[in-house]
Amino acid sequence: MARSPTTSDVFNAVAEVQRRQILTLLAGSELSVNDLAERLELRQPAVSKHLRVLKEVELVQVRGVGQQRLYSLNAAALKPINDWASTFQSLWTGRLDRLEAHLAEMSAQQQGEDL
Amino acid sequence: MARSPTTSDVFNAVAEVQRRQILTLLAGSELSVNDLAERLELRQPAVSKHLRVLKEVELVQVRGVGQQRLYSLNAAALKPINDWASTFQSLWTGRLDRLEAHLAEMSAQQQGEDL
DNA sequence: CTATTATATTCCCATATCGGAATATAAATC
DNA sequence: GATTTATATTCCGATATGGGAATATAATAG
Repeated sequence: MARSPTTSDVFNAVAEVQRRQILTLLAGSELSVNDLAERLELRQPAVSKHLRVLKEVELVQVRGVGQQRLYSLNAAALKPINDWASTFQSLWTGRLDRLEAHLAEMSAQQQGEDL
Repeated sequence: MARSPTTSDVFNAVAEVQRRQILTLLAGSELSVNDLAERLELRQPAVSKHLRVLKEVELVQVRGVGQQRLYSLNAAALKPINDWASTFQSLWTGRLDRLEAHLAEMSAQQQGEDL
């Protein structure tokens, strides 16, 4: 099996730096492909391709305004990432919750064991 | 330029489903490669490779216990993802904060413009 | 030293990428 | 309709993947 397509889910879509950058830019305002290309210092086709990926996973939407196509962010599509990462939040903040036990065990084990 | 290596950053490392799964499993307790292979229904070498990636981006740590190597989660390495995703949080929750203005502009524009 | 067990590495292949160049399509303007 | 402007698509190449099979390495037990 090969690497999962970038369009397979939001995690894959967002793995690419430029695409994350695009989302950040779109958080400020809706922009056209050329707007984005200029700010990212990429050629227009490259940006079009990134936008295609982002659109397929519903991270962006387009609306046509005359000759232009204005892309805007659909931040809600990022929720799965936030949700997933939040799952682990207690593990790096002070609150250890259910992990407390596990960590306690580990350090106890380490002391009891050899080293 | 080709796709970024999975080891280039946490976002790329976490793009792969099996690797996310591994992190989830390790959140429960430290596990050996074979433990993981069994639960993921993957062959041991496949899991070893995933762990290598996760280790390179510091998402996991190993400690040798005799013949075994026990992998554990380093949740702190996920913080960048959480931080990044959180940036957009206001856009999908009720609180619009600084984006309020932007959205207001947009809808105003849409009404004022043609459609 | 020779199993045996646990893990890592190498080799392979099908697949997909990202970007640039060139080209096609779309929409507005003359 | 021809031209200009904005965008999308196609073709290409270098690169990397993820998994299996086979093999190498590590560590413990006999």
